[in-house]
Amino acid sequence: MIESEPSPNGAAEAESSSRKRVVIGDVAARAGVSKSAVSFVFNNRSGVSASARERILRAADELGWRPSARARALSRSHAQAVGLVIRRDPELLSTDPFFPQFMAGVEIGLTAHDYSLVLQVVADEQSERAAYHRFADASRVDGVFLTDVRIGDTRPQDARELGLRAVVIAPEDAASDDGVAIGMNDSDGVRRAVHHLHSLGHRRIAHVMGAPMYVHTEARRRAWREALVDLGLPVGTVVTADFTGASGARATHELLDLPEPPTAIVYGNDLMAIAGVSAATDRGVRVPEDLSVVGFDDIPLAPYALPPLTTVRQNVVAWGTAAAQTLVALVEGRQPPTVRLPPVEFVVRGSTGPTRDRRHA
Amino acid sequence: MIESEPSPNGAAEAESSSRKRVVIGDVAARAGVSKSAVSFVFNNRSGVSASARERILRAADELGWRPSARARALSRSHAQAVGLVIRRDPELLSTDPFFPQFMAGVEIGLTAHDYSLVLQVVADEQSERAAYHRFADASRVDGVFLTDVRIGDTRPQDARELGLRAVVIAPEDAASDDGVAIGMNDSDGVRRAVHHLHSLGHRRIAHVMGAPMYVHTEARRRAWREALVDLGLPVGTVVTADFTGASGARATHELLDLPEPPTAIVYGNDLMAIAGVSAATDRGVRVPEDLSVVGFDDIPLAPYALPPLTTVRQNVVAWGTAAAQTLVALVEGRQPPTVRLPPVEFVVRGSTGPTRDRRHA
DNA sequence: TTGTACGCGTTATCAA
DNA sequence: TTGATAACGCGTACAA
Repeated sequence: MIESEPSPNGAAEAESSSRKRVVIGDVAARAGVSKSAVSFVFNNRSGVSASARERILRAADELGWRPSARARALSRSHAQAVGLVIRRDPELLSTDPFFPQFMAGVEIGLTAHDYSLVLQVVADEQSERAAYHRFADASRVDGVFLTDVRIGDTRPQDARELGLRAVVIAPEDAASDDGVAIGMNDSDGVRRAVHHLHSLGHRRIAHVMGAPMYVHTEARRRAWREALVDLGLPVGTVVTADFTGASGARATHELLDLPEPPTAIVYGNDLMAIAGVSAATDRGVRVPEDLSVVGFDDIPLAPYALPPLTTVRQNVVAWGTAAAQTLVALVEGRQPPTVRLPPVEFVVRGSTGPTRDRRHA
Repeated sequence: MIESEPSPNGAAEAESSSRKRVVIGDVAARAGVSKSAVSFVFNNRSGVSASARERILRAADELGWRPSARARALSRSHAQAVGLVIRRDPELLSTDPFFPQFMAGVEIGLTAHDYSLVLQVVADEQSERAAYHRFADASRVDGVFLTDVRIGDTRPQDARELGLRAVVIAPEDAASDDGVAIGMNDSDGVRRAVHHLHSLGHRRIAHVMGAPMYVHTEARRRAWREALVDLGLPVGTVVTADFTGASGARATHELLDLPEPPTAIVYGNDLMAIAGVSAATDRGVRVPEDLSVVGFDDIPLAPYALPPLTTVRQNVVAWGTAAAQTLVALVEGRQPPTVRLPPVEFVVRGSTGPTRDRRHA
């Protein structure tokens, strides 16, 4: 199990015997050219004849050589890697569909350019700052994605000072000019939710918001409020929660305890919405007969909730890809492509229905 | 928003003006010693006097210098990074609590040793192989975690051939000696689920298994079967599904269509279990009155399902940490520490109850 | 197209 | 033992 002979040059090839690492010189020699020629070919630069290029590619292929990311990173002063720091509660991390989807999308954008994604999961703000510093000081990455943007977040400036390129993933209307941003469009989804509830006859529509420090939490709250105002409905009650199931259940109880409880609730995410349904059911309030519920995210479980959850779906994978393309362009000093993100979808399922509120019937 | 002046040397320090990167030589000069002395101090090696060490540390601190991971990686032939390749359907990726928790745990183990985690999310087997090759050929990482181990999986050998150290995360009983393994203990959870159901009077206990290519799927099925045999119960029906909600619902319908339907079902994960509850409810079968349901994973939503889901919980974060410590030790040629993983927990909630099966009452 | 300096720590070799 | 010097790792980039 353990190397018997941890050779000083790294035990990595203890097994594969004499075959030492193939380097650019080997390829050059085999193709009968200089190292530079090989380098040129592998960087798609001109200055190599077609026949030489052909021989070089064949030689590299036969030897199974690919440029070492390590050597390349050093000579180019460029890590060919970008970083993502995730700061989350353990609970939220494992329900939130955002990160897995976002990372899957990022991968698509990065792999095309042969960049790597370096990940760091941290629990608190202090570790988060340390993580960005490690990234920058050790030059492990060339740029970072900034997600879960908080109100008054200084990370865009911090990143700039650390010499890291950054792409901010935040709601469109919250995007400042601190850096290049990929705009999420949360407002649209919430607006559609409110309109949907309005069309079902609801007039007392409450909102359970997530952790208030995030700009997207605020964006969703604002969209909810504006939609109500636009429709001429009274602005309902908003309860602050924190995106966890427990907080969603608690907030729901608070709302149902009101003298005039809402007939519909728009939640900041699906987890709180489903916990809300559970809380309502516990006290004999039926969904959707007595209370309509809308979530946000469309987690894979949403169709299987009881009742199936009406919710807002965003194409987070597409954001990830767009963010990655933008960041790579930024790192390479190119003009970032103009990204066109797919529109938000609103998915109507069984947790919303016509109001039975007699007072307004 | 966009840099006005994309300088050729990478715009990274456009803002920070003249302050160019501090290098080891600067620290050495300031401390009045040679580069090697600085290097020795930062690698905890002897050969530097206490006073010199003191000056060096102060100089480095004042200059804010940390060794460049890039240069270090090149000279040590060592990336100081490990890789994780995730191959998953998009749907499963965003419900599965495994990866987020595992990564959070890995981070704990890696940060302590200043290693980075390089992530790659891929969709199919071909991209997966390519990903491992990229890791190895470009020497981006020193080792990899192998998760979602499949039956007949060749990745342990592949990794060895590529010169990558590997830690396999798989059920204990499936761990071969292909490499160092961190043992999951799925069987125990399933066994406890079956015993729990038995104690409630159930005699016809079915199983909905996940995608059959994974060793953990098979481990759970085997544990289910063995527990039944041990208890002297008839081996119930097993239906093959694939861990998705849709497959869980379909499998449940199949089971309830049987001439002698089960009174309890053990599912391979929570998503299928919750979808199963939904399917049962749709056809008028009440949970837990008519049917008891047990999941696996204890996702954060489990307590808020209707009824709250009885399920199996594993401390995946702990596995991640153990796997990371093991992999780092392996990469550095040390003896991996003996890991002691916390035991499986079985969480009883509302989806299981006494059987009403009159035939056996 | 090619030779060669360079990027930045690490380590083997020498000297004190 | 403490410390300095130089070679090295492996591509890249610039001068020739």
